[in-house]
Amino acid sequence: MHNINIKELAKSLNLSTSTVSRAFRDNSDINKATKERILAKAKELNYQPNHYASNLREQRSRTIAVIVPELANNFFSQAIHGIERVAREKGYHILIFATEDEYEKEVSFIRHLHNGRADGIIMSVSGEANDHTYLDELAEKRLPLVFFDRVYEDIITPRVITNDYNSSFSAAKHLIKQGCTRIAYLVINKNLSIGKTRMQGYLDALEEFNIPYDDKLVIDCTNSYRKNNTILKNMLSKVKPDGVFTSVERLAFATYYACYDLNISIPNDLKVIGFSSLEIAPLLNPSLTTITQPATKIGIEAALLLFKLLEAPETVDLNCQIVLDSTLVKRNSTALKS
Amino acid sequence: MHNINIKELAKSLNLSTSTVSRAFRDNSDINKATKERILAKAKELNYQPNHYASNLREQRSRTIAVIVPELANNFFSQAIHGIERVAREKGYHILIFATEDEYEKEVSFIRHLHNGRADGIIMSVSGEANDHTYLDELAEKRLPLVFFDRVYEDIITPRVITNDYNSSFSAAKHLIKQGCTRIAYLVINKNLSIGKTRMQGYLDALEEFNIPYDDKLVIDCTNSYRKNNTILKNMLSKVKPDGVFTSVERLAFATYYACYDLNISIPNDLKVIGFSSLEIAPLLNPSLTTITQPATKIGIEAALLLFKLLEAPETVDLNCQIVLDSTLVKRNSTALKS
DNA sequence: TTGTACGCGTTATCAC
DNA sequence: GTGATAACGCGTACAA
Repeated sequence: MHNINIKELAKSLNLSTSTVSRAFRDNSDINKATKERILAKAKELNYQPNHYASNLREQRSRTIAVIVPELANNFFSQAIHGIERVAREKGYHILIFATEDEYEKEVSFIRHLHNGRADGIIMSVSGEANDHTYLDELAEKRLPLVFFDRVYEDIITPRVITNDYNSSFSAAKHLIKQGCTRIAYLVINKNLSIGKTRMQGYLDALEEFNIPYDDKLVIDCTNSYRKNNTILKNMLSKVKPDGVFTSVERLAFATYYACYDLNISIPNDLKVIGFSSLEIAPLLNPSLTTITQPATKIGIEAALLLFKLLEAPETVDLNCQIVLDSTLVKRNSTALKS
Repeated sequence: MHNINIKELAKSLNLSTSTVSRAFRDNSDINKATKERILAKAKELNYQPNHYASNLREQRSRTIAVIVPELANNFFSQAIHGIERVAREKGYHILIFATEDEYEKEVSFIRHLHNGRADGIIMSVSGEANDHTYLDELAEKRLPLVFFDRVYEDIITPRVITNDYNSSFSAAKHLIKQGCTRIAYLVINKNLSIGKTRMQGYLDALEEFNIPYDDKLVIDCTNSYRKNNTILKNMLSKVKPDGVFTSVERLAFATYYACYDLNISIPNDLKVIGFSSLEIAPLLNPSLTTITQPATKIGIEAALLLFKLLEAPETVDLNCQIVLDSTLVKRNSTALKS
């Protein structure tokens, strides 16, 4: 593909390349008439300044990298949507990376981004990471980074999160109020900060209502549908909980499937509540009580924060965190009678 | 952010930049020992060749642009997932653009991409486009383009689609076999090729079973949840269909909501079938009978096709189309008795 | 207001 | 096998 470049455009106008270049920047002194003449011709010839040359020259890419654990997930696709909107308004592009919850990929993406490909990173961390020091390289090189939702506690950088502790306290409390006393807590990775925080809310709610904690009710699940199905069926038949609180959307679905298989009636035999960004939660059988995070808003806030970091780093406290509220929507999966 | 460049790396090794550069390409003559020495040092200093300089020099970006109507949509996020996987294996990045079904954005994205930002485009077209000639500019400039799922019939370029005609014929047939005689067909944009093809399957199925066509049963919906709700409630109460066939996932959901509001029982009063990539269709109330497109596979195939176009354009027939099969999964929303 | 000349970081070509 | 150098397309300091 041969695209017209600034030289050819200049030649066709009998101008120098610098004059043409100036027509595309706002700050430069240039005769209004010539500028218009240039822009007109540019449009005619469909000239677009080469991004790579500009980036090289200006030492920035006007691109932000978005790293998420997975794409086929309501929360992340909504968040990306929010990020994309802000980025587009700012004239930035977004580059998408999916770690598929693999730590190695996360590290490799981050390292790779040292090549100037992006001006900043918005990331929700993978579930399996243990050693986060590789991120400190970022700090040294000062490539702006904003976390959202899933964060590493030990890395100091701005973050946008929801009040997971409060939300899960409310969720557990709601189950208790609906009469549950044996509430299972389903988590995918206990060590991930988000798993820990959400679990603490659950624990504290139990304590507040004097419900004894039983560690057999805390179930560590996986990312595999098949394994989860086995784990859950096993748990449901042996531990016999009367409520299930899932820290991740996927586990609520898994619970439904397991209950279907075992002929356990929700909410009569078992009440279910879960973190979820599913827009059609009301259409489930039974409709699912959810703690819904403002996913799009989270994306928007994360992007705004990153741009602040890019445009005026001195105004941003690296310790800052934006905390948004999730919403507890009560539906039939936790109703008293179906 | 200051990243180390090839010059500094060369200097720290007492080598020339050309030698260092050679260490990173496979084809060049270079002493094995020096190569290793260079790579070791590069790793130590965390050197990454600057993408923009390489791109400028090599006149390609190793990036593909993905343009979709929307991101918060199961079909598209799964497809993007597939594209991302292939791209990553090839060492490419993907740039995401969401048109939000606005024709202007689509045009602007495409024009923008003339600046060398991407080596190729994978696109599912927006719903509102009328004039596609702007795409011919692409043809002239030979920026490789692959369509998937939603295509423009009048633009000649490779495409990956599903057999929409057959699928919707089967879907309509299934409804008929289940006893429906007044089947509504819900579409978002009748003029879009995908809307037309799917509708033809519906029409032909009606004809085959001698069911008269009633144009009051073909409902043009919108992208707005609120408007659709009004349109559908109105339709359901006035036209009183006994079956609904939705050409788009979202309209199946809208139908469910409308039925809930009007106390219409699915499937007793009304049977529903729809195109949908929802993984939890079995969990809906009632579980939704779907025509499910192999979304991830479509993405993978589209990406493979684009890479073929990039790597060996002469081997690709621009008229080629890959047709994948969708699956009709019968569930309770079309059952005889609930 | 416009033009000239240089450099951004890389790689390919040509010497040695 | 390695080094010097030009060029990719653009933006800006400086000169005119």
